[in-house]
Amino acid sequence: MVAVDTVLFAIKDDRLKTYLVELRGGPARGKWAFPGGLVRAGEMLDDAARRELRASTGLGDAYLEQLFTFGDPSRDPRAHVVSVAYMALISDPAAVGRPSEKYVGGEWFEVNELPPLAYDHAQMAAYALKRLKSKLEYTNIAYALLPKEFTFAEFEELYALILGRPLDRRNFRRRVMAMGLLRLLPHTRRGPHRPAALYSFAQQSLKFIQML
Amino acid sequence: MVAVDTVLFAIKDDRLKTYLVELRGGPARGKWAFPGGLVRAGEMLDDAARRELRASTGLGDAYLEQLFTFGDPSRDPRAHVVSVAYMALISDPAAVGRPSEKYVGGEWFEVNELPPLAYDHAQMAAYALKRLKSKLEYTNIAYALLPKEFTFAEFEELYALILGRPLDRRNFRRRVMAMGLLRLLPHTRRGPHRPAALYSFAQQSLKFIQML
DNA sequence: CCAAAAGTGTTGGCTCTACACCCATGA
DNA sequence: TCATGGGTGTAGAGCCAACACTTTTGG
Repeated sequence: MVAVDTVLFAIKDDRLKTYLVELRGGPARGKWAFPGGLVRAGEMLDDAARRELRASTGLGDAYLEQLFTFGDPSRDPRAHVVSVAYMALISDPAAVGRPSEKYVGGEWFEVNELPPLAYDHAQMAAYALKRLKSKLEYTNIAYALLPKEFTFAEFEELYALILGRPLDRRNFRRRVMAMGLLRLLPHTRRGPHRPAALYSFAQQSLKFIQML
Repeated sequence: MVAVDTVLFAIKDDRLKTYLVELRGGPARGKWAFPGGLVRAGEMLDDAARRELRASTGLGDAYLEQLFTFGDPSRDPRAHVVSVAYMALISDPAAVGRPSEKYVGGEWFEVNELPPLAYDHAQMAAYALKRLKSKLEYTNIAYALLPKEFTFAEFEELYALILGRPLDRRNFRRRVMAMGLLRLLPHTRRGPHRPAALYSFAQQSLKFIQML
């Protein structure tokens, strides 16, 4: 049997968070896990991941990427289930609704403060986070975590947050701008301070670029 | 059903080659494919890959790494088989013996001159090659493709060969030496020219290091 | 002594990092 | 006018790429 499990990331309350569901039944009942389920006969893996993500969160689309396949026969005591792990990214965590009846509920957790996870999902979490960090450094993947318009400060904070270290504002801006990664929008965001220029990504699809 | 397929690489005749087997039966009968087969009930994925590699080549051990999982239901017209692709690396292609009766035979092919491949194995080949190239740049993975002792020229040629571009000898040597990646051995290799110093890898396990 | 491959340093350009103050607005 | 975050330039250090000749051996 083949299953898919999806590690969903989003920025929420200035933290990198991931979405977990509480299992209603099975051997890991009551534990938290990444949303997932069995692949149907004749179904593409990516389609299965999207279907399960929709069932668990209501999300119609998200950036989706296959991570790794976990096949330890003891990972689920009931049967030998091979699980293909995916990573998903969204820009708006508020778009996530209540999960289907299959689960007790769903909740966002800070990636460094996860509760005990079912099966081998702790390994998946670690793998997904590693992948996200490294892809930030050599692709424009950040587009999937930011809204259509954002300030440069928001863009930079995303990097600082996920990489876990501060960046030099001037150096970072110079580099990013030289790459032509962002497009300056004609309007600004106002607030009780100097208005911030708004940007959007020049490319809304994955591009390999040396960011750092 | 879950299968594993392994893309085996080695340096042979100063070329990067991969090992293919000719299928004896099935819908792709007579075509070439990477060695593989179904995962058994209760078997770990890595173990299945090693078992199938042994059956196809006689190899007892090799560097082995999971690549990607291919799940298109139409990839095998007989049934919906999900295949976990692996990459394997060995230093001595002569150690590969005749494959089991399951296959007509096996042969080494230059990676840029592969025959038409069964199923979606052409995709696997492309993916494996990409992974190998990029891992050469940020790990010491070359240790798995070189014998215990080698000259610096052989080490450098490996890089030039796989990356498809020449390297500056002096700059490359300076960088590699500064990293402490190699250990100088006390003996040399003699020939109709100045004797070459022999080296071995300081670490015989995968390390992440910025090579280029 | 010739062929063949091994081994070795320097310099200029470029890139990267470190660093602190002024600006525009709303209240 | 004050508080808040937004936005900008330079200089020194370190790194990287480009480049060609001498060495050691076997035949």
